[in-house]
Amino acid sequence: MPTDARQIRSRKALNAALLALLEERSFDHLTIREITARAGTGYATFFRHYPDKEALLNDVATDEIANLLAMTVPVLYEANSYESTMALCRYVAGHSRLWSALLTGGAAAIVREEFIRQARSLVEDVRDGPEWLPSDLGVVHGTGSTFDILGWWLGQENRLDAEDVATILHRLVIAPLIGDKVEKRAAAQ
Amino acid sequence: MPTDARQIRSRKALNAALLALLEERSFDHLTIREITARAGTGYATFFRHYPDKEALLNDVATDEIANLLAMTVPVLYEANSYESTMALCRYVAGHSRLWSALLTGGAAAIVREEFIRQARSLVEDVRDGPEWLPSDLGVVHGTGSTFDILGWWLGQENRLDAEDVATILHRLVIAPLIGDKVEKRAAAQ
Amino acid sequence: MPTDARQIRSRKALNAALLALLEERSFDHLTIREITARAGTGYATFFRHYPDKEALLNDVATDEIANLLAMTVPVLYEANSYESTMALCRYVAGHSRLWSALLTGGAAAIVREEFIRQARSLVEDVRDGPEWLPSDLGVVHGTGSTFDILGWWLGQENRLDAEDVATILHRLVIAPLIGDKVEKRAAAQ
Amino acid sequence: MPTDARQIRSRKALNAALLALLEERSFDHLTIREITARAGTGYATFFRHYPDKEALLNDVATDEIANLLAMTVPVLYEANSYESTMALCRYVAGHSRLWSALLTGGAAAIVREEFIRQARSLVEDVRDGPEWLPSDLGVVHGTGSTFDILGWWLGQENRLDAEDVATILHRLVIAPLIGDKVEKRAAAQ
DNA sequence: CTCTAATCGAGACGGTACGTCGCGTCTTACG
DNA sequence: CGTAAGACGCGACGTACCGTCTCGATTAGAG
Repeated sequence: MPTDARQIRSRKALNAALLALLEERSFDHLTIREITARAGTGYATFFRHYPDKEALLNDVATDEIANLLAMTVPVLYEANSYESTMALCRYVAGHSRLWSALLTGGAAAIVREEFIRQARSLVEDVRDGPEWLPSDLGVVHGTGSTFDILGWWLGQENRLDAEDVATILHRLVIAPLIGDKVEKRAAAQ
Repeated sequence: MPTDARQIRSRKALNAALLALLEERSFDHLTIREITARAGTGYATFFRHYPDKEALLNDVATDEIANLLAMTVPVLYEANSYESTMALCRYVAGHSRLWSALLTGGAAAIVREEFIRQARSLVEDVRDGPEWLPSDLGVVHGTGSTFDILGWWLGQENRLDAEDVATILHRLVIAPLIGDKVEKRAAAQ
Repeated sequence: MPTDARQIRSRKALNAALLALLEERSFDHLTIREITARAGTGYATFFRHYPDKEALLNDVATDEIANLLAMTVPVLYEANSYESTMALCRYVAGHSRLWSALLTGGAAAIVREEFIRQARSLVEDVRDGPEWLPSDLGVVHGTGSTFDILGWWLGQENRLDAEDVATILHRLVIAPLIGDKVEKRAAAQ
Repeated sequence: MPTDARQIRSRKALNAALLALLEERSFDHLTIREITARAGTGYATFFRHYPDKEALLNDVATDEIANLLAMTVPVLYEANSYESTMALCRYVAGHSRLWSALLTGGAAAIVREEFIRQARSLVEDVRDGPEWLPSDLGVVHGTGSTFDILGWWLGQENRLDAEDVATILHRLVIAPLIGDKVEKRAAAQ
């Protein structure tokens, strides 16, 4: 972690510039020159902080992905899965600015892969679900679908409420994976 | 459609070369020079057939995607959705060489997007599912998840039988979308 | 020499096309495709007649250059050099269409070099002028300057009469080379 | 004018490489890749300095041409034209390395045209020679012939002395243009 | 006048050079 | 004396032409 104030300023500027540009164009088609121009830093300065474009994306996304995963994975084990799903959706809604960029921006596909990759290494060998469902596939499907549904949600003009999305997510993804029926009672409250 | 024997030969060579290289490396990191070298054609010849790399990928994938979608979408409407799911899995197993490249190769993300894009424009305004589920999200989730599960399947060392995959696919994706319970009876036969 | 009517037609068309295009653009910047398009022949047909662009230019120019040289070289030996100069100018005036293309068109530099090359090999070791003037330089200067003056003449909007040009040519080039004073008497007639 | 040491180094390397290659091959048949390879610079660097091959040639030649012209044109007006001609020849002999490349190398034709072009725009409307000689033709012939004779001189194995060439140049070109007889007296000294 | 072989148009192909763009490194001039 | 500015080597891009080649379609001239 850098302590020099200038370094911190540069990193923040680069991160913000990347997120801003991802709302306009696909990640692959961004150039480092564009990012540095937007960030207001020198071109070479970029390389003093990151070896390449992907590294910057990682720096922006990896922590956030870990945070989100920390809320997603337990959903599959929690006693009350619907409540957990709700918490997940509320968290995303609370950070919608950043997650809009990551879930619907030009880097969605890359972030999605990283999301699943982290999930896989997190759950490794831990879970034992129903016998008809290979555990690895459960993780891939669960995290992938969750990512997609959240991405769809944030990509809409008129966004649904977090509650509605939680319901959908639970019915389409969570419940089929764990056979939970709790949602209806929770929703009935 | 070209009729000249030379054009047909070149196109086939380029298509095959792309599929071969996709088994080794990510689509973005392929160069056109590599593709033409592998195909045994001249570099400039590539551009006589396709404006860019993406166009070649489309030429390879679009028709196959349409075929697969023609089997996927009806699954959601068929009386016996489990049988339809089985048919889908058997079709993929029957063309596993090509679909391995498209589903698990370096272009999976792009093919996935095209798969969903085609599905969306196919189903446009047609379907009316349960009221709690926006129809567009149903399509995105259904096709996306199907794509992922098939991709996971073909990416495994020891592949499951088509029947097992159909069961999983039906339980995780199809049934939750349409509330069908038919699978169990069918599987019981 | 081809006898087939089709071959003759093609060659003529190509020759004419080259001359026409040379009035518009430099020889180097002409493409064979342009020439064949202008000639109304197929692209490959060009190569059935000439191995490359230069060969076509040679076919157009070489004979004409030889003709002109046959009138130029003797000028330096003739008893009455001014009369010979006049004859030369009249000949050029009589074929001004072709010579305009060759002397002022986009191939002038190449034709000039060929003109001097032919002259050099024609006069080889023959001439013995004044001792202060190396014979080879005499040829180079004589033919080169003649070419330039004729080129300047045909490139003018309002062309001088052949007589005036002959006078200039004789005073500037011929007389200094051979010390002839005959012109004045001839002009006085 | 660039001040950055790297830019200056690159430009010098490119200029030298061009002159070196011109001693071996014709300008048209040089490729930019060859020039940069010889210069030891990257291919793209060429275009950071010059838009094309011609621009590099100009950069090499234009100043030198201007210098030489500054000595050539006055020859026609100076009181003692023979002395001026001598000075011209001595100047060329003093820079024979460079002028050999420009006058006899593969770019001679192009340099020649530029030489005449500059002379024409320099003398524009100034000179009034004898009435039988159009002033523009006088310039074209004078500069063109001077160029040729100097080129012939530097192209010889055993070069004549500058004095001899000055004599030839004066007798063949200068004197006929201006009617000067001074040379003989000067040479007689 | 007919048949057969040469010539033609069309244009795809393998090459090679072009001029452009972006990367990641490394030097330089300036503050 | 440190840092931004940016020149550089590299390598892929997409374009343009070259000269070769394979097609049928046509057409000239020998029989």
